[in-house]
Amino acid sequence: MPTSRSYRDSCGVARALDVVGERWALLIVRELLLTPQRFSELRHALPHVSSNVLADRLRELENNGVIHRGPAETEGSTAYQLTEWGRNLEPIVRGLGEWGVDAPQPPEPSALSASSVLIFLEDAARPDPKAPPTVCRLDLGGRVWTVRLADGRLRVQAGETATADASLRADPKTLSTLLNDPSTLETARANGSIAVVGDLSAIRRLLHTIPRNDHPTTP
Amino acid sequence: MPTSRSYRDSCGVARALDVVGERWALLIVRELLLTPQRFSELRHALPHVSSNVLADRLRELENNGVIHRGPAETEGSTAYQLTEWGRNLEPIVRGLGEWGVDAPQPPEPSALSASSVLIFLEDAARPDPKAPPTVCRLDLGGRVWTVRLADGRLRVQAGETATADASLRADPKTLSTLLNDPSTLETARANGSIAVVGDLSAIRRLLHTIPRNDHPTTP
DNA sequence: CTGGATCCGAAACGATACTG
DNA sequence: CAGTATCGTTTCGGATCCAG
Repeated sequence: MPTSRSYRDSCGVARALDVVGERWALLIVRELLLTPQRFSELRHALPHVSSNVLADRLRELENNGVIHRGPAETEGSTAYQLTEWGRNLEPIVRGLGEWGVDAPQPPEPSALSASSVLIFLEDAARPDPKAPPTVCRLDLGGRVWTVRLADGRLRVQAGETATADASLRADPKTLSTLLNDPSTLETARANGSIAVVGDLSAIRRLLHTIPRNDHPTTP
Repeated sequence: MPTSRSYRDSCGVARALDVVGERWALLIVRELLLTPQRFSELRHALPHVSSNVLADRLRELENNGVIHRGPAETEGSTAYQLTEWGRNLEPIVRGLGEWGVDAPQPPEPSALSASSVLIFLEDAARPDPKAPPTVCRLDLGGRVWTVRLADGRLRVQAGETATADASLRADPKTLSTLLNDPSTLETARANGSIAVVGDLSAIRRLLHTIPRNDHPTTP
């Protein structure tokens, strides 16, 4: 049963939190920023949310016009996606993410979804504007993403692309480690925790878009 | 006793919500955006939070480095204020406020603090850049604020100012009504729900910085 | 008065098991 | 796959009480 409590405050901030202030709500929005996702994909991305709470949140967000159910790519099934109003949360969620990286690390074991790493990548990347345009195909935890590096901007899209300079298969945590310390690329490739196909230097350019700050960070 | 649960997610968004995601936390931050406030002022601004939860949140936010206790203006007492890190939440809270005004209105009775109206005013005002610079003194629910209108910007400061074109005393809800419908200014003045001293047209200019959109809104 | 602390019932959450 | 059902635990909300 969805939550019904309210802050009873006319202020816009309070009204926003009446809608997306309940536990897990903004993390669900984060997951849907890059692409629609199905119930089981959300469970996989947010392994610590229990299924009843996830169902409650999705119902609540749908009733409040933040998300809606639509047809999934694979026919016959449905996926949750942001409404136009829900999409307006994007700068807020990204802002929270940038603010939160300065918080103390959470205790292990700690989850990390593909969306989390990719959103961090988009926001933290500072590609050299003079570097050659690069397209990477990422196979991250069972889904395929396209990362485009051009004009001093890094952009992530869900799905395949026709032409990629290189392809990288990894899980989100490993990619996060690589972004923190690109020098581990060779070892990771050697021990099989990642797989690279194509132009290795393209992957290397991708990893080096994150400015180094000496002390490691996690998305 | 402060909350101890965590999302156990390394993502920046989740780490941010581990710190400011508990109930009432971001509304406390909202209250502290314009000026430090004391425990009793926060209780007055957030009448629906119970004192134990407020105390818990303040402790938690202090432990996490979002706020700290400092000497209040009136000596002998202390006030809560944002740390440098906490202040970085400002664009996020303002963004939430702008997003939230499109949400359905909460049920009455609904609170509205001075900070809420003033932050809404700052974010929603679109002053005519060619209008004459104007300084208004606002007496809003027991505290005095200075509103400066110049160069197409509206800025709010806590406290008195030496030279003001006009002075307005009102409570937050009344000011909100006036901002929604400036035509009620005369009636409000007549029935004593507000008091104006000085240049009435300055107040009128202030109220007209909010773009009309036909259907009423509340901060 | 200010700045909380204590107590208690109600609601939300977390974990696990189960079903169409 | 996409959720329900159940149940123990935590947090919240509301009222009251207390020390400085």
